Formats: sequence, structure tokens, C-alpha cells
Amino acid sequence: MSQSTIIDIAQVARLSGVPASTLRYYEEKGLIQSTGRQGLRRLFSSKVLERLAIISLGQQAGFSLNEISTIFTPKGTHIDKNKLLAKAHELDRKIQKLTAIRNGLQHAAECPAPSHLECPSFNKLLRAASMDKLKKNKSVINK
Amino acid sequence: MSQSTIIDIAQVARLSGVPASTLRYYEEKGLIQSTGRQGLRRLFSSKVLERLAIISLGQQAGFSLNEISTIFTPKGTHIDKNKLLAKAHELDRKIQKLTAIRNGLQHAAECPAPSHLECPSFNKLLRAASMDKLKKNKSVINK
DNA sequence: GCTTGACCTCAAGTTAACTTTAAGTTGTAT
DNA sequence: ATACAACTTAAAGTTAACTTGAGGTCAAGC
Repeated sequence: MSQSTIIDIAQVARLSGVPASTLRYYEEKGLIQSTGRQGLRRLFSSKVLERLAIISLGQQAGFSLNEISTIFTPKGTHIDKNKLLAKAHELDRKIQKLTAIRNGLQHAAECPAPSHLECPSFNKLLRAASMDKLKKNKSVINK
Repeated sequence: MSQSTIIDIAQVARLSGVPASTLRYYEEKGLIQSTGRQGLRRLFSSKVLERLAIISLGQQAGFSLNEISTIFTPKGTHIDKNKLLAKAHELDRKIQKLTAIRNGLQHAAECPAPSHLECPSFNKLLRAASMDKLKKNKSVINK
């Protein structure tokens, strides 16, 4: 299971669910690497499958391909554990935020107030969530 | 506080942090509506600010503008509570997924195994996460 | 009454992450 | 030996969510 075999792009595509065109695109971006060529044709180590799974995980977590690429050591086959831990923390903060939003939405949907937009707790969430957009003008708010 | 006043696009932009160009774009897409014009110039009810806050919330939750627009009643100023509740549930499932991913990443980053990719629990996550991509070919896997 | 600044429209440009297309090459089965 | 399916490259196209630019309008201050 931990043995790595050599496979072609079609097999990588079939085994990972990632289209061949995307695999070429990923290679171009440096996210994965082929181990060599047979004529024109790319050859991959089956290890690339784990890498692809991690990329998919990162995407599902909402990270861009560029962000994901930072967790891989330059040119390397390996993973930078510190970077990965940082991403885990980042994700953790995101989960906190999403949880607050979910609570707010749930509340808004269930709150029987005629205009739930007047509900103080919902408004608190709205304020908190839009704070970052207004950060440029410190307290111009009460001007 | 629950009084609605009439404001122009520059004020909406300043108060919400959303650029005027984006406000026009949102209006074109039907996400917000101006109450009228003064000559060429759009006039908005200050109620639009709450709407914009909700849009921002939805985006932060990862919903597309099209998805977000479904929670507003057609042409309406109001919110479809059932749709909103559905979105809250959707978000809830997303949070569950992200939590699993975070745990996996954290584990991978901390696991002292030489190749953490061999760690069974991490692999379990990878499998689970990539399942959907492979769903098209039922059990062609063992062909 | 004329300039100016803030608004307007419509079209085109931007970025990420791919997909599609066109034209060319090649390993493999016949 | 030859056909052909599956690979290759390079470039162009796609979608979402905006932003930018060019050229036009208009209320208000000098």
C-alpha cells in the first residue's frame, strides 16, 4: 500500500477523479510533478494520488491553489508541517466565523419578529460581520 | 433606528463599505433595488444597508450571489424564511465537513510519523473527502 | 452662465481555476 | 506496417464577481 508504482495520466485521472487536463494544469502550476516521460507521455508516481487528495481537501476548505502550494516544500515531494498547521489554524478561525453566521441565519429564520432585521442579536452579527469592510475609516461612523 | 431615510449611492457605499460600482452591479443582478431616481442618480432607502449586510454574510459563508438571491422574495424587499433556514442547514453541513478537514490537517501536521500520509486516520479522511469525485463510476475501481 | 465633481451607461478588462479546441505525435493491437 | 485511440502542446474560451475606462449628464458653487 505504501509502495509507489508508475502510472500514466489516464490512470491518475481515473483513480483520483481529476481530469487529465486539470492534471496538466496542476503540473504547470507546480502543484504536482510527473516523474518523467515515455516519449511525450507523462508518467506519474502513484504518490501523486495522495498529493491530489490533499489539494482537494485544501480546496474544499476554501483555500486557493496558490495558498495550497505554499504547504509543499519548494520543488519538493514533501509537506511543510508548520505551514500546514498554520492552515489548520486558519481553517479553525473560519469555522468559528461560519458557526456565528449559521447561528445568526438560523435565528433570523426562526425569529417570529415581523422584521427580524430589528432583532438586536441579529444586528449584532451583521455589524460584526461587516466591520472589516469599514476598517479604513476608523470612527467616521458617528460623524 | 428602524426609520428608513433616503440616501444616495455614495452614502450607501460609505456606510456599507461596498463600492458604488458593485452596488450598480448588484442592482443589475436584482440583489438590491434603488427606490427611484433624482435625474439620473439612484436613490436608496437606508434599508438597503441591512440587505447588503446579509449579502456579505452569505458571501462569507461561501454562497454565490445567485444562491443568495434565492433567499429574497421575487422582486421583494423581504426574505424567504424557509430558504434562509435551508441555507443555515447547508452551512451547518459545511461546518461539519470543515471540522473534519481541520482535524485531519492538524493531525497530519502534528503526527510524528515519517510519512504521515501512511497514517490510517489521515487516509480515512482523504478517502472520505475524495469520494464524491469518484461517484460517477460506481465500483469500476476494482475492474 | 460656466466650470466642476459626482453621478450615469455600456463595454471591455481582470483573476482564478479550469475546459475546450485544433493540430500534431506515438504506443499498441491487428 | 499500419491504423487509431490516447496522448501531447498552445491558445482560446468559460464563469463568477467584480473593476476600469470612455464618454455623457447634471446640480451646485463661483
